[in-house]
Amino acid sequence: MNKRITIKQIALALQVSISTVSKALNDSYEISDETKKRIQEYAKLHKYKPNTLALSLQNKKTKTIGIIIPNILNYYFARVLRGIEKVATEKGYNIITCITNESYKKEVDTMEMLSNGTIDGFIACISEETLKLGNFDHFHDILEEGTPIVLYDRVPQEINCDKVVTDLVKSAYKATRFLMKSSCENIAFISASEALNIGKFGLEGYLKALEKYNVNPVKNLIIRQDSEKGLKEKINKMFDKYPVDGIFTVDEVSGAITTQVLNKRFVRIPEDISIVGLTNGILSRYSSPPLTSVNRFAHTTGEIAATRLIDKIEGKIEFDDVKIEVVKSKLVERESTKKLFIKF
Amino acid sequence: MNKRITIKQIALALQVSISTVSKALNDSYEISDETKKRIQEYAKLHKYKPNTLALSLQNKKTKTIGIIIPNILNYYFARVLRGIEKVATEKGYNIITCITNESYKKEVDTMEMLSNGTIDGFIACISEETLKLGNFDHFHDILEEGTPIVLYDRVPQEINCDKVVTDLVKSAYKATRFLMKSSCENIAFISASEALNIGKFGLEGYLKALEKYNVNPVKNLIIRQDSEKGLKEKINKMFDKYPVDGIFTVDEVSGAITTQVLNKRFVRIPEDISIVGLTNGILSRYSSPPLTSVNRFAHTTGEIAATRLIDKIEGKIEFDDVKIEVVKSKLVERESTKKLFIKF
DNA sequence: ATGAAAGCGCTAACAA
DNA sequence: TTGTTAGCGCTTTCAT
Repeated sequence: MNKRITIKQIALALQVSISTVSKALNDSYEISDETKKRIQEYAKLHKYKPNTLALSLQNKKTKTIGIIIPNILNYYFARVLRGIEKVATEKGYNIITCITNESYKKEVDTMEMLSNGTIDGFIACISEETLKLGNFDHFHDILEEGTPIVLYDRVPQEINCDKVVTDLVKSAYKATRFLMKSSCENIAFISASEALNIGKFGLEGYLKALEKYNVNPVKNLIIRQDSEKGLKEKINKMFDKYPVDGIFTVDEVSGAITTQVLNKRFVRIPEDISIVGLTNGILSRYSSPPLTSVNRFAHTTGEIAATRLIDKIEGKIEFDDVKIEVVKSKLVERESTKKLFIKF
Repeated sequence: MNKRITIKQIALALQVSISTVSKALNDSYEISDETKKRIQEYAKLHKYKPNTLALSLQNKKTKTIGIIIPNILNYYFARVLRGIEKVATEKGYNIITCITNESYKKEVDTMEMLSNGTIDGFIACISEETLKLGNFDHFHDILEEGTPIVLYDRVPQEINCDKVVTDLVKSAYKATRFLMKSSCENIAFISASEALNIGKFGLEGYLKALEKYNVNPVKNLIIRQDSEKGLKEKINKMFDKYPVDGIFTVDEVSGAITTQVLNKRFVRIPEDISIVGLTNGILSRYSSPPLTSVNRFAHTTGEIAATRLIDKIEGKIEFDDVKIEVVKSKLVERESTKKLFIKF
C-alpha cells in the first residue's frame, strides 16, 4: 500500500551508496554533478520525499509547535490561531492544534502526549477547568523538561513562562468610560462568562470606571452568570425595573442577547440605550445595529506568541528570559453608541 | 536543556541492557518481576516518556491525522473540526490542523509536507482557489502513495476517495419551499458566497423549488456576489423597487446584512418579510430576530469523516472501498419566519 | 531471565 | 568523489 520511496531504494536502484544519495539530494558539493543529476532525476521521477519523522528524530527538532485551544468555536481563539498559523508558516513551522474543550483532563493528556518529541514548543491557553482547579503541574513538568511554552489570554502567575495578554481591566475601563462620556447615567453590566478572565477583569474595569467618575455601583444593574441560560429573562426584568441607558457587555453572546431583548421591546439603540461590548467578533459586527466594542487584536496576539516561541525554540532567546507582552486594545465605534464629538 | 530521559540512559543507570529496559517498560513476560519493578520505578521517578517519533518511525504509523481547513473563522468548519476532534480523541488519534486560507499553494504545500510520514491520513476540505483552478494532482499523488483521504463539504468528482457532504440542493430546496408554504410570493435569493458550493447549489435548489411551484424566477430578485462588498446597497435597491416578502440567504453574512437592512428600514420580520438561511451558525442564532435556517450538522459531518478515515487507516475498510456519505440537513424554525400550521 | 544486534529513514563524521 | 559506519530512540528477533 505504502509506495513511498526511500533513499535506500534509490541507492539500490542506482547502484550507489545510501550516503551518496543523501548527499546528492541535499545538493552537497562532495558529489559530482553527474551523479547528483542522475540521483535527483530518479528521485523526482519516483516522487521521493524525505521522511519527516526520521529527520526529526535525527535533528531533535520537529519544526512543529503544539497549539492548545480551549474552544475553537470561540471567535477570539479562532483568530488567535490564525495569527499563530501565519507566523508559523512563514517560519517554516507546522502547527498541531488541540482543542481541550475547557477540560483539565483533556489538557493534561494532550500536552503529555505531544511533549514527547512531537513538538518543539507549546502555545497554550489554559482551560477553564484547569484554571478553577488551580493545578498547573503539567505546565511545570513540561517547562522543566526544557520545552518552551507561551501562554496567551489566560495566564496564571504561578506558571513561569512567556505570556501574551490583553489588558482586560483597562479595556473594560475604557469601554465603560466611553458610555459615561456619551452621557449614560445608569450603566448596566452584563456577563455570561463569569468564570473567565473576561468576566472577572471586565467587572473590575467597569467598577474602576464608575469609581473614577464617582458613580456608585448599583447591585441590580449587574448581571453575572456563567452561561447564557435565563439571561434574557434577567435582562428583561432589569429593564422593567430600572431606567438603564447604557450597557456594558462582557462577551459577545451577552451583547447579542441584550440586543435581541432591546429590539423586541422596541427600545431604540443607541437613542434610548447604548451598548458597548468587551469582545469584538462577528456577532458584534453583524448585529442589528452593529455593536461598538473593544477589539482585542487576537490576530496580533497569535503573531506575537508564535514569534516569541519560535525565537525561543531556535535559541535566539534564552530559555529563562521570560516576558509578558501586553497587547493593546482599541474601541471600535459602531452604531450601538452615540457619536462623541469630544474625543478624550 | 532537554532533560527527557531515554531507555538508553535508564539501561546505563541500572546496569542492564537496552532491550531489557524496553521489555520491562512494556511489561513483557520475559522480564523478572523484580527487574521490571526496579526499571519501572526508575522510569517513573525520572518521568520517562517514550519518544513518539521513534515509535512512529518504527511502526510506520503515527496515530495522527491531518485536517485541512480552508478557513477556521468559518463557523461551519470550526464545528466540523470539533466533530473530527471528538472521534479522533476517542480512538487515540492526534490531529494536526492546517488552515489553507482558501489558497491553492498553501494547500499543496501543507499536504505535501504532512504526507511524508507525519500523518496516517487526511480529512480535507478543498480550498476555493483549488476548486477554481481545478487542479487536483496533489490529491491524486497522495492517494497513489496509499495515504487515505476523506473529503468533506467540497467534493470534486475527479477525486476518487471517501467523501462526506450535505445535500445542499435539497437543503436549499427545502428552505425555499418553506418560504412558499408560509405564503411568500416574491422570494429573493441573496448570496455573498458565489464561488462556493453553497452559492452554486443554493441557487440550484432555490430555482428548483420555484419551478416546482410554478413560479417564474425574477432576475432582479437574485443577488449573487462573492463577497459582502456593496451588498447592503444592492439589497436596499432591491427593496426600493420590488415587493419582496420572502428572502432566502445562502450564507450567514448575507442573512445578517439582510436583517440589518430590514431593521433599519423598520420592516417587520417576519410580519412583512420572512427570512430563511442556508447556513445555521451563531449569526443566525443570535440575530435580531433569530433566523430560521437549515442546519447542516457540521459536527456529525466531522464525526463521520473521522470514523471513516480511521477505519481505513486501521485497515478495517479496503483502501479502494470508496463511499460518499450524505449527511441530512434540517430546517430549524426560529423567529424570522411565520409559524406554519400545516406541516408538510 | 537477560542481552546482542538489526532495523525504521536519515545524516554526518570519517575513511577510502 | 564516493562509501562505510555510527547513531537518533525504540522494538523485536534471536541468541545466551
